[in-house]
Amino acid sequence: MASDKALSRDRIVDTAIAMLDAAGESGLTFRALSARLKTGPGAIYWHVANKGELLAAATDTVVTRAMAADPAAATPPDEIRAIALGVFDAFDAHPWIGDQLSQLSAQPTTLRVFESLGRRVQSLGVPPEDQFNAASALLNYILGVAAQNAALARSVARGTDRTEVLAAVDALFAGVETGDFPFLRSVATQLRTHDDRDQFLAGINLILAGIVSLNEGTSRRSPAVS
Amino acid sequence: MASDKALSRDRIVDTAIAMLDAAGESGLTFRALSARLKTGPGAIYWHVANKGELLAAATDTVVTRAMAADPAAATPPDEIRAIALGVFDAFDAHPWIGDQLSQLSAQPTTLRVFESLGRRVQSLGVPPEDQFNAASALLNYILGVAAQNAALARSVARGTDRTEVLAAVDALFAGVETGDFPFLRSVATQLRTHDDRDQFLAGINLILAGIVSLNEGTSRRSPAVS
DNA sequence: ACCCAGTCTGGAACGACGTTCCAGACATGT
DNA sequence: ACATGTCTGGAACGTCGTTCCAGACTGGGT
Repeated sequence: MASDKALSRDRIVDTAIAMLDAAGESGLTFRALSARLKTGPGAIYWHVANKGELLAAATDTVVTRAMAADPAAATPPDEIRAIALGVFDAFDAHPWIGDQLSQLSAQPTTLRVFESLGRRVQSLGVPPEDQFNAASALLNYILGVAAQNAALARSVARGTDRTEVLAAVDALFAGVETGDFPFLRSVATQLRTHDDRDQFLAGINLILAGIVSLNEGTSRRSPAVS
Repeated sequence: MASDKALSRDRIVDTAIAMLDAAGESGLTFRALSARLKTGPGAIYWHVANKGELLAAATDTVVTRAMAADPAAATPPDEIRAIALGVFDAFDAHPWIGDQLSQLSAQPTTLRVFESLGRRVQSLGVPPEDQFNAASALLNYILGVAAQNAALARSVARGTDRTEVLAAVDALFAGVETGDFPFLRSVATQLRTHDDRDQFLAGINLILAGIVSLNEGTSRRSPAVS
């Protein structure tokens, strides 16, 4: 059978990804992983230093695959949108990487996304001294959405007891209606009907518009002021 | 002495905050908390349902205090900047809330920040159908920075063994210089010398510029198209 | 043929955690 | 005096990440 193959780091990471997809971060246990690989915890620890490294390897694998499909769109803004949506869709398929990416900053995985965004920011004609801030804003926004979606997915997936989730949503809307949340009440319909992916893209477009807007503003006055 | 006072939920939450500030999320243990309050775990569980609720209560307390100082600045953009910086500074003082806020979405705490941002977005003259997306973009960006800073603070605070952190930073820069990261290399000096707070504010300004830019664009053509 | 060093396995055990249980202390109303 | 509900805190349970170690397998040197 397939599990007769030798134990290897790749095989461990792959089954870890499968378990994470199936049951979230709390579903990945060295004991459960051992059972599924028909071995003991000690054997796994010979290939992997600890759980953190295992999660990092799983995240890296998934994100690398997601960014491998490089669409190479027409314009730099389109490319940035494509990168952002690629990462977003990876979050959607594997909600657990949202936690990982926002917990291990300055990791190779995050670094690659940052690099990829930064190159397009350069192509956008942003002055060098603003490139770092622009790329960071994009990355931080993407990671923020990632973590938020991960949290949502976790509370929904926990739902063998779905009533718990429904109760939380009811409490949320009750709080919105009883407390003084005029803004939230005014956008309640959008809160209920909005599409996460569209909203994510709208945020990206907002930041992109801000980048070109500030860029035009400075270049109109002077190419490199202050 | 002070600890002779009766055990109450407030006293539990306050000492929990103190322990979280001192040693991060992993420093808060029901056993350590019991020892510090000179009681047993069972006594704490009579006042608090579980650790999640305790963390939520601690986060809510800290964020509420941070937003209580409402500067009521002159213009809506200034107010948004003030709110964002207030939350950012709260993160800086209590890095552990970064994890909390991004893990418990749709919580009253997050909801209050969202409401507060949304009102200023309304004052900005954003058309109703775009208000939700604009406020969400701001919130997601803020939460993204929060989680990122929390991760950084965690890896630094872990540092009884500071060499570990330095080794990680070295490995990071080594990776930047050996791998093909042309963009990262070009902004390396900013990476080393940038101020987190300034960069955070720059991102907020980028989103604000995008909001007004897109707003002008649509209103120039037609007040409410599509 | 033998052996030995290195690679790799997996079961047992450790310590710490969140959480539950429960016997009893304390105050209060009758 | 007694019964009741509030509140305490120590003991214990189950699970987790992790460590330890005795032994199986493999390949190269004699």
